[in-house]
Amino acid sequence: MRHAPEPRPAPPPFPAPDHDHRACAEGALARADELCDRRGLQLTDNRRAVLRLLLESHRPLGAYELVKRFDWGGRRPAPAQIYRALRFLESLGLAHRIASRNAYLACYAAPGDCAQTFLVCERCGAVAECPGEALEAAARGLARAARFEFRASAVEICGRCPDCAAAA
Amino acid sequence: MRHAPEPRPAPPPFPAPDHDHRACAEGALARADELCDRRGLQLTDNRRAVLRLLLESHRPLGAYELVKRFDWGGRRPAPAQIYRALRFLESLGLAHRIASRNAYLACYAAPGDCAQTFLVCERCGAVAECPGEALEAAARGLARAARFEFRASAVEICGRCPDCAAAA
DNA sequence: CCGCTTGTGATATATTATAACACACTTGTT
DNA sequence: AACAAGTGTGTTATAATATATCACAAGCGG
Repeated sequence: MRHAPEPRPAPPPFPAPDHDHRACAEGALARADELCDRRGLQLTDNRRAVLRLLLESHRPLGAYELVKRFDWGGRRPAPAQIYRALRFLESLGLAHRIASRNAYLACYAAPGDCAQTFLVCERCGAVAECPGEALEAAARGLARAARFEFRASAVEICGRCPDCAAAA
Repeated sequence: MRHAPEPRPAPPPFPAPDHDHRACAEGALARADELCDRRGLQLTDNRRAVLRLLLESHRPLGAYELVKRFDWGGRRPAPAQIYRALRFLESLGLAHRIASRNAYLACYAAPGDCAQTFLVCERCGAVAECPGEALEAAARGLARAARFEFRASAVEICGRCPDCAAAA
């Protein structure tokens, strides 16, 4: 509360055309640093590099796509390296797996309070994370009704992003 | 212990311990036959066999698990065969892909009017399909608000099924 | 018979993900 | 200093999941 960077404005839909990925990524990286500090976890160089790649692409990337983009002074990390980083990031909510695409997306929301609801464009592959509190509440209700112990929910909405819908 | 009548009773939660997979599968197969007839599509031996395997297991199976279980007079079909059948079944809503598990589940609901909302037990792997109309409506609303053209939604709720929650 | 469509059987290959192990580094303890 | 314990890295190998492609067979309408 003492240090409120941005009161998180209207949740990120698809990024605007003039969106500055780089700047946006830096902000999210700073928040990630802070989160790890608070929890006594290490956002090591590798983990940070993977997170940065995800943040800057601003779209879901496959693990092997990350391998390709990873610049390691000429060499490339083995997949295992990337998967380890992804597991770490996911466990903190800094990245999400888009299961329907086997790909990973950085989280731009405040860590921990995102509801894992994604709009997945079937044409261009862009994915937006939405505030899904309403959906999550409904999911909890459904689970309760089935006497199912809720732990997490993931919603993937498939269709066309505004640009692609217009283009079609 | 009576058997549920035709008119689609309260939607299937997790199957009861005394549930008769075989009988339930036959009913669903009959509905699948009818659906294909109506649409002039062929529910061929291979497709039917895959659907039957899914129906009888009553839990999600991986494609290679299906390959293993497929009894083809001693031989085994190639994966491509299975994937083709799965694509066909999915396109008709007779089976669903559980993306978070890379596995496939038969649909027990009336074909076409299921909302792809799944309760996935992280302990035993059982998955129940729920009537997710409310969730789907919420998803549509969310999409509309983002000017996203809705086509389909898939909800996977992760947690513990009643049995496993009790066991823990 | 031909041309067309749909589905099959088969081989090969692509894509995604994990297992396992040796080592490096830190931290706390003896 | 010696040491164990915990965590993260770098590497090799392999598992698990999924698709591409091609030749062929059966049905169907001309």
